[in-house]
Amino acid sequence: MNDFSAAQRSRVTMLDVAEHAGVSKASVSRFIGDDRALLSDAIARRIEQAIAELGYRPNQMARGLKRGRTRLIGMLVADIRNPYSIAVMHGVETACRAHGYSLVVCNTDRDDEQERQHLALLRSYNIEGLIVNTLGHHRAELDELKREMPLVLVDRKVEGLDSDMVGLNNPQAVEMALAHLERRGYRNVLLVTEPYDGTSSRIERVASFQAQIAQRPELTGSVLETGDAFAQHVEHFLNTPADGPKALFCANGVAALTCTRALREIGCRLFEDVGLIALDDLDWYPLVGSGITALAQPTEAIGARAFECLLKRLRGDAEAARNVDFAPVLVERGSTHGFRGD
Amino acid sequence: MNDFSAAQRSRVTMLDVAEHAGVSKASVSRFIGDDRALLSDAIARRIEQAIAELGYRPNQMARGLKRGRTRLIGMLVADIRNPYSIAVMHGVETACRAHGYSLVVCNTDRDDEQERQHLALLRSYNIEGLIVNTLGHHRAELDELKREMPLVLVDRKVEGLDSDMVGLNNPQAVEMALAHLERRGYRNVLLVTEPYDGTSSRIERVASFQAQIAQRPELTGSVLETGDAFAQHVEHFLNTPADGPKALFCANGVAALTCTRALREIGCRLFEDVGLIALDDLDWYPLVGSGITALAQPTEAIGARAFECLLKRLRGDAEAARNVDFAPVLVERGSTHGFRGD
DNA sequence: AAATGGTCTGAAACCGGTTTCAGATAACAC
DNA sequence: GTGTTATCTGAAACCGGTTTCAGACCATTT
Repeated sequence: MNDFSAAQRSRVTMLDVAEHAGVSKASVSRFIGDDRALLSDAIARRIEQAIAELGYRPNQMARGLKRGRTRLIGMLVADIRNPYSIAVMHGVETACRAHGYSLVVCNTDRDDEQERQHLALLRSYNIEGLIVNTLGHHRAELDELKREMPLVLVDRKVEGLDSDMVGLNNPQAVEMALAHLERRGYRNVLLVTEPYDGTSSRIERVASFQAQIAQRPELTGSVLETGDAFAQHVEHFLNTPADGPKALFCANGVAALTCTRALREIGCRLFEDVGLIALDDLDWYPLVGSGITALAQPTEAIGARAFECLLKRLRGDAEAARNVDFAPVLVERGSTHGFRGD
Repeated sequence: MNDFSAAQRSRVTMLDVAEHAGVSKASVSRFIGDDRALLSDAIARRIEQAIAELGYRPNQMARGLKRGRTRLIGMLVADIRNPYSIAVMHGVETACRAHGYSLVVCNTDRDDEQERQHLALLRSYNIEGLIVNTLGHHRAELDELKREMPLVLVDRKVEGLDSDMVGLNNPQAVEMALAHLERRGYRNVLLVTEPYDGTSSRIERVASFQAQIAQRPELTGSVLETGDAFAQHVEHFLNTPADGPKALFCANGVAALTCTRALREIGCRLFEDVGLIALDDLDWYPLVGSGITALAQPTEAIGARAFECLLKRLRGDAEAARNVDFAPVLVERGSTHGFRGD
């Protein structure tokens, strides 16, 4: 009852099936694999029956060994508690399953050492492809993996790593946010971002923001990172006299959470004193005050697309690295209705 | 550049290391495994150096084949987008890593057929143990797996499956909620739950609720499932004349989300017209109105404990199945301050 | 000197599959 | 009837490790 290793050994093996059906292992293997066309109907039927009677399930580990095909895809995620990552992961997983692949997810908790260990781990399990949503330090390991298997980046580029990349069209997202804010009558925008930390998407968003603010004479803008004394900084922004209504633009869901907390903390009347628009669209946005206006990312599609890129490469597509940018979707809510222009 | 299967073959293998070091495969295997004591210092040093020079990493798949030890734990999750599941999963993963195991997570999206497929899948990858957080239909597959490996249930029992079970102390949670509501002056409590759907934790919470309401002369209570016309039902509850202040008790995070949405929809002044306490403590609870009072589950601990149970079994503990119940933690916020008793 | 024991080591079998290769059989043409 | 080809099948090698087993070597003991 207790000796599980013995139990594992007692599993039905291919040899059992072969003997039960009175055929060779090779034939059973052909039946299992895609070579069923090679078998006569009579033998195929006998094998099919033997498999059913014994409840045989092929051992994927053993298959992967010789064949090199484990049907396993790896995904490296920086922070599994980030709703964005979860949503993308769900998209990837769905796509994987649809094509007969399974997903092994490794969470690095934003820790470089864990990233290194997990990369080694994934390699040791013979995954066929890798989806990366981390900072990608440990270039050596990444390069090695890239030589062995296709690799797709999600949301964040890795400096100097020439790979397919799937993510949001950040300039477009910023453009949509600013256009919306301007249309709603806001004039003074504070972009709130998590510390860059080398994260390409954050850097891109801030860069786009600054470039586009410069192009919009109506608007003035500044940037604030979350962190120490964040609420005080926000308060300072709100108290500084300005030539028009103010709005906050949160560069992702985590920033939106931090920001909303800070506004509560400093007793700001949400969305009457200040507008708010946030990237990502989380469950609770509609519930805060009169609802937070969002630029939703098509996370499911991003995940699915990341897997598709991988699949193409696995099937031998050797084109140059592609960038796939998705457009966000504006979801208007109360938080940007304070100074309606219409 | 394109032929990844060839690239995979080019990986350094144990034989390469053996030849490079001028020893046998067996010795290298002993070095890799825990049998290093068997080797002389001289040979060990040579192997160590060869491994370093070639950048050798053992192939876990191959190891698992003969040894039966894949160092893989499987986890079956009903809904990966449920924050509770994520939090538990994070706890499990952390514990896994601390003990040299890796976690393969399968998400069933609440679909029975996917549950069946994923069970088969996990088995085919020779996982050593399984953590289950689904409804556990497909008893046949589950029983089969249980024969082959230890199995731990999380949050939900599976009818008739004799396994370790880790979760919340539901009667205690209900007791804490009702005591808190009563203390705060509420008299009329509506328990909001997702449809039972055979989920043991939901059934337990409702049963405890009804039993305890019967024992508390001060309180009256009723139960409402989320679903069609939910908002109308809530409205009806609010409009029904009663002998004291009313409160909602959401039996989990999803119910809390649905509930808060419904309250907005029917234009209820949150927490002035009605009190609210919710099981689980999600990021956004503090942000809605004056904050939602929560009974936080120690999700990280639940996950860690689930893995520890598994580990004990793997190491040969053959005691009877255990139930481990964790106590929730009350986090008071504005949503139950409406009718303060003190 | 022979016998005993303990410590290391490598050859070979094994895990559960896949794949190569050669042989058996059937089908067809001449 | 023979030759040729096409179709099906199984023995055996292989994937990359682990483990068994027998033997080599050295140090003691009698």
